[in-house]
Amino acid sequence: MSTVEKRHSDPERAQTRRQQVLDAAETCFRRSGFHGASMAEISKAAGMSAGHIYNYFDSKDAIIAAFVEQNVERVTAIMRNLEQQEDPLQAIVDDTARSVREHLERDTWALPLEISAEAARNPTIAAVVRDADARSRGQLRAMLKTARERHHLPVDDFALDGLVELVITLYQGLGVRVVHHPDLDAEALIARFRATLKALLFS
Amino acid sequence: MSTVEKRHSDPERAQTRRQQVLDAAETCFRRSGFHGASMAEISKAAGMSAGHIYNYFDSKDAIIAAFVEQNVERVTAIMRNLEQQEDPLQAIVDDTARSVREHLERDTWALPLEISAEAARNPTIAAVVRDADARSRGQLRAMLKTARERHHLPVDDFALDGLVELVITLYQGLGVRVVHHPDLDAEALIARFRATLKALLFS
Amino acid sequence: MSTVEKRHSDPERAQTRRQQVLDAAETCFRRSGFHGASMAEISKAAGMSAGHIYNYFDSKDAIIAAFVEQNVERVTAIMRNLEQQEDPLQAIVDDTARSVREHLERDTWALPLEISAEAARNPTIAAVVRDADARSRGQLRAMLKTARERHHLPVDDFALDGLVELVITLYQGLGVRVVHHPDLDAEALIARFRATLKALLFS
Amino acid sequence: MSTVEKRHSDPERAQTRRQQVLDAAETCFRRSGFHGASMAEISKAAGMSAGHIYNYFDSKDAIIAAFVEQNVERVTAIMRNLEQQEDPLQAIVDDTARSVREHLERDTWALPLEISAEAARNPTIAAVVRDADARSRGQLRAMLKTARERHHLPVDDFALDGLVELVITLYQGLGVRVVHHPDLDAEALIARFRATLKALLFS
DNA sequence: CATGAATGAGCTTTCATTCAT
DNA sequence: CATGAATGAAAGCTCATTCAT
Repeated sequence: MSTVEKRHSDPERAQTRRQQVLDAAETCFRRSGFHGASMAEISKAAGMSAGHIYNYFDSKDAIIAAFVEQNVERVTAIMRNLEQQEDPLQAIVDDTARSVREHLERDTWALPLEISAEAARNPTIAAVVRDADARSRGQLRAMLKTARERHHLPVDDFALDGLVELVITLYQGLGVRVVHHPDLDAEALIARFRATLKALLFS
Repeated sequence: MSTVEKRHSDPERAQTRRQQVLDAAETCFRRSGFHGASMAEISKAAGMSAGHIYNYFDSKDAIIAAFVEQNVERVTAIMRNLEQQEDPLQAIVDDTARSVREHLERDTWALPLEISAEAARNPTIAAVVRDADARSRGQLRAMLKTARERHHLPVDDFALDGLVELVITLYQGLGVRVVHHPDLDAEALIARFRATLKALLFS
Repeated sequence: MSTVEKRHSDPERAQTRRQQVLDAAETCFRRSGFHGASMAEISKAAGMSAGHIYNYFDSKDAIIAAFVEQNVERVTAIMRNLEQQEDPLQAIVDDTARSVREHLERDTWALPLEISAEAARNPTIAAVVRDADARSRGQLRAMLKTARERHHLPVDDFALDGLVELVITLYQGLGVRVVHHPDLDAEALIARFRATLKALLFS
Repeated sequence: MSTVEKRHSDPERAQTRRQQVLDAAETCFRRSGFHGASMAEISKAAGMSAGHIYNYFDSKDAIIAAFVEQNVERVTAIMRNLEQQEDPLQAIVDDTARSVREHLERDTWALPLEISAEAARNPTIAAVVRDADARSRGQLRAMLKTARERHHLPVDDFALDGLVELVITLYQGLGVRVVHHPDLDAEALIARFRATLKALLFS
């Protein structure tokens, strides 16, 4: 899934410039969506000319793809961080409040929704998104397996798969939920969310 | 929800034509997204000239809004059907397999995602979506309250709110899930989904 | 310059319908200009369907032409009325106040301006307008000649031509004037206008 | 009057391009009128793409406004030139022949008519036109006042106002006159025009 | 006679992309 | 490396006109 980068005489500087564009794109995509954001808008936010952006990206679609790629990396980072915890499952439960609240911030999840919607239609984006998802759920699955073995709980592939899917479903549902009901009672949801996670992960 | 319709000499025929446009729009929106679909594309799919569509809708945005409105009505219909069941909670649990499978069909949920993404940015769409959500969760909440009272279980507003949100979150998460992992093991997920629902609804 | 009329089984009714359209057109043309007024707008104002208008007029241009023709007739009527006065020249001078004030009413002259502008560009309209102008200035010239002979003033073709042109120029200038300076002091203008007319006509 | 210009890296070149568009617009407006001229037509005449014109003007209306603004400036220039004459009133009378002949050239006054007609309906254009008119008649009034004082003639505000309006009416009437009677005897009109001006200005 | 549904051409405007400088 | 002038295609939308009913 690695984006082919153009050759530049100073690759380091080029990398900075690319990042500049992607950061600008984030602002614009959030404000106007992938298709509503114009190259002119992005170039102004990036502090460089529209023409110049084409020295770093082949097309607007390439920017979207790179942007998505960068965003799915964030999930990967979260998972990696989780893996390094002493007891990852406990960490998940302990972190519920903060984590749910973060998912419920509107600014956090407008873009992931945009990404999912785009992935539902655009095969390139779908590939990026699915690849990242595969890695994440692999990590979660491994964590679950290890933990259950340590806790002397039964480990069964079928049950494990369902568990992984359900946990991710819960988190991904939050992004939709907050759009449909931005004023929901976060505390009430968190309480129930934590209880459900606990039941799922430790039984 | 307040869609003003233009006056037509033959309202029945006009209604058919409007529906024709909305059906065509569905095809195009699914293929290209709200903003990727052009009026020309829609008009071709609807079998009428682009200009003529404007005799039934004020603008492309009005088509999107009407389309969204029609789609949220589907959820309302599901809820209404549920309310008429002898034991709605039991019906939910009993129906898990079919219901989850339906949510996992790709064609079912590409558009809801598009709708949610649009609602995250477009206030008109957000209003439609939130209104529908309010009605749906009101119905679910009432059903839960009634059922718990009947089962002599404790009824607590805070807990009820969290429960409602969590259940809806689960279902809404499925739409995202299937985009990120279209090949997931439906059986495994269903099993876990049903168990979770049972625990949530009956305790 | 006679407009060819379509054959109708009931010519009288047809004439009424045509007039209905022209009256509606006046309203719309005044509001939106010849090119800004749409057939839909006109048809609504005329109380008949857009399609039906085409039974009475070949095209929108034909409506404009007929409308212009009808409007130039108004000037002809004024001249005819003037001719029947005992002393037409004196009548002109006596009528200055009323006449100038009428020309200064904005609603009176928005359309003549539109007509003149159109005539500057559209040969069909130009022909209508020029024909009417020829008739009007012929009448004015004849009146002047007769009156001067009666008053035993010298009659000289060259001087007469200049006089006719200048008098008409004065009146036509008013239509432009009021657009450029709608708040002008009408009384001051009228006083000077009358004095000038008197000097021109009686010396 | 307040035309905001977009920022360009080479303002000189931009100014040239703007003028190119305005010159092209003149051709097209004359041929087809403000509303009959299409952006495609203008862009072809200007030798640049329609899209590019929008780098210099916000909209077609902005082109019309800029065009009008530029045209009213011509009158201002004439007045300024007149003010610098030793005896402006005498200069007006001496210049009658040339001046009237210029007003009678068809190409000179097709567009002013279009402008007046537009001003009768479009508030933006009306404002531009009225502002220019206010300046012009202010200058004429001042010239008249000064000259009369110098000639020891009575100066009376009411009479002055009427005089200013009448003189301008005469000149503005010429633009309409030539459309309605393009073959008029210019010499005859000029003779009478000059005599009338003389009587008005020097008594 | 009368309607208004329907068309298709053409409108203004936007925008991703290219390229001379 | 960097610009932004310039293009051309396509967008949403309007409207004069036609025609089946």
